[in-house]
Amino acid sequence: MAAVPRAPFRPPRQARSRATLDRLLAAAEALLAEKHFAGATVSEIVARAGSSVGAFYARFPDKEALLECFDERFFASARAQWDAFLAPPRWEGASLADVVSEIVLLLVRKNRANKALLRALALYYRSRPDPRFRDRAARTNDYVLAKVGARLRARPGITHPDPALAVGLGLQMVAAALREQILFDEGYVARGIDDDTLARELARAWLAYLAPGGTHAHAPGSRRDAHRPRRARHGPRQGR
Amino acid sequence: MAAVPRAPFRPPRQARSRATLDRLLAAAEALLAEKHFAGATVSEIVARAGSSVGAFYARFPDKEALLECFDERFFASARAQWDAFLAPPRWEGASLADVVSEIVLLLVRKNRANKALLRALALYYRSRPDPRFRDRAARTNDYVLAKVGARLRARPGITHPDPALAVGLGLQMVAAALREQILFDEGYVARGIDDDTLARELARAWLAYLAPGGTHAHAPGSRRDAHRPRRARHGPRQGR
DNA sequence: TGTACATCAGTGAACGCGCGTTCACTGATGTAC
DNA sequence: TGTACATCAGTGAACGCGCGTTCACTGATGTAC
Repeated sequence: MAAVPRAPFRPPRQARSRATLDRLLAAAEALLAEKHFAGATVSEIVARAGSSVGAFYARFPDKEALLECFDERFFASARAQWDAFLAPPRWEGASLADVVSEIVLLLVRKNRANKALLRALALYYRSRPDPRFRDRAARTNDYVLAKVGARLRARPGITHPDPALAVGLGLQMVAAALREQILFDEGYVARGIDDDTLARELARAWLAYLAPGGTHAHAPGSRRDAHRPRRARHGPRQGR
Repeated sequence: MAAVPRAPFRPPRQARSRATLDRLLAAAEALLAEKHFAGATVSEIVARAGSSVGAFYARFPDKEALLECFDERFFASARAQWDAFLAPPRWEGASLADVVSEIVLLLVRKNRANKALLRALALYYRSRPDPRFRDRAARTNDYVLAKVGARLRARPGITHPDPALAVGLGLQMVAAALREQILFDEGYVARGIDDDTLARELARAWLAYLAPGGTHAHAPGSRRDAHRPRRARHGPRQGR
């Protein structure tokens, strides 16, 4: 109650205001799918939530705190999901190719599932000149790299002379490409490509970068079905 | 004088107003390096240019036309530069690895040299919900892919089962990664990497994706110095 | 060369709009005794 | 169970600020004869 560095919002104390907060967040996220953060006005958010501007400012100190709230929630959930995903029992006997494939697949799914929010966050943070925001934008990436990098480098088979660089830059290439593809609907021939093909090809490229010779004869296809799609809602709402 | 679809700005007719226009554009570009398009106000632009708002609106119909003017100029210059770069005599005896390397190097240099402008354009176009702007953002990319793709596929050595996909998606990975790296100063381990290493590694990854086995024993190192750096101003002004 | 006029170029105060934010007020929920 | 009071929650008109844009005006440059 006292050590909180900067309360992103005053937490609700009654069920009623909690419901209002949920409606506000849902309305804001829906609006962010249609326009960027600056374009989604407070009046429009509260109107869509069936609330009022006063209720909004009773919860948040200002408009920016809304994005911060989203960011906190998303980062916490993403971290938990990656921790669960990377738990050791899942990876016994998995080859380098398996690990790469599944990481890329999860990246694609997370970007697809949280497209609107991630796009809004990326645009907002990147439009701020303050480097504090730049770090904020890369926070999830950094976390994933720290966790994923260790697991990847633990596998044998990386023939690139600088494994850490190949892991990090490979992740950057993969993540950057699928962000442009999924979040911003840009992309070269990839415009209109489906998510599974995208994931497969990005994994193939990353793997080839890590091990140009091709050392993926490890546990041949044994784990092709290891990832029960736990929250598989990667829709094909592509294109146009 | 009559068939112009939508004049981005009224062209100057005296030397004096041409100089004013130049100062306006220079001031705007300098400001775009510090803040995004919406943050660079007309008042601030004209103040920095030593001009006035009236002079601005005598030249441009509205503020957006300023960005359009930049876009037109940049796209035309980029197209010319790529056409010159891809002229056939340059490429006699060049291996697949040579072509990939030089393309990536040019991409890195162009992004570095036009960092402020490209970032502002990317942010602006990506923040518009209208797909017209999305296409606008990908315009240069599409052009490069059309030109570069043909030249790459003309080389022997691509062992990927779908060469067009490998060329296109590879270009997307490379371009997306270096955009995040250079334009937005993001990136994983790559934060702090120098441009030459970045170019070399991105080229290595793309090449490995095109030809996983490694068929770059073609013209062994013969063209390592083929690219006289014609406008080599890729500075090491890297991360903060 | 000179004069009259048209057009180009530039100025900056003023306008209007839209936005985030405030605030005086009403109603709902919890709590103490 | 009832009553008094404090706090939570919500309302929406009004405010103020900053921005893009306009406009009445002055000065500079070109042109016709």
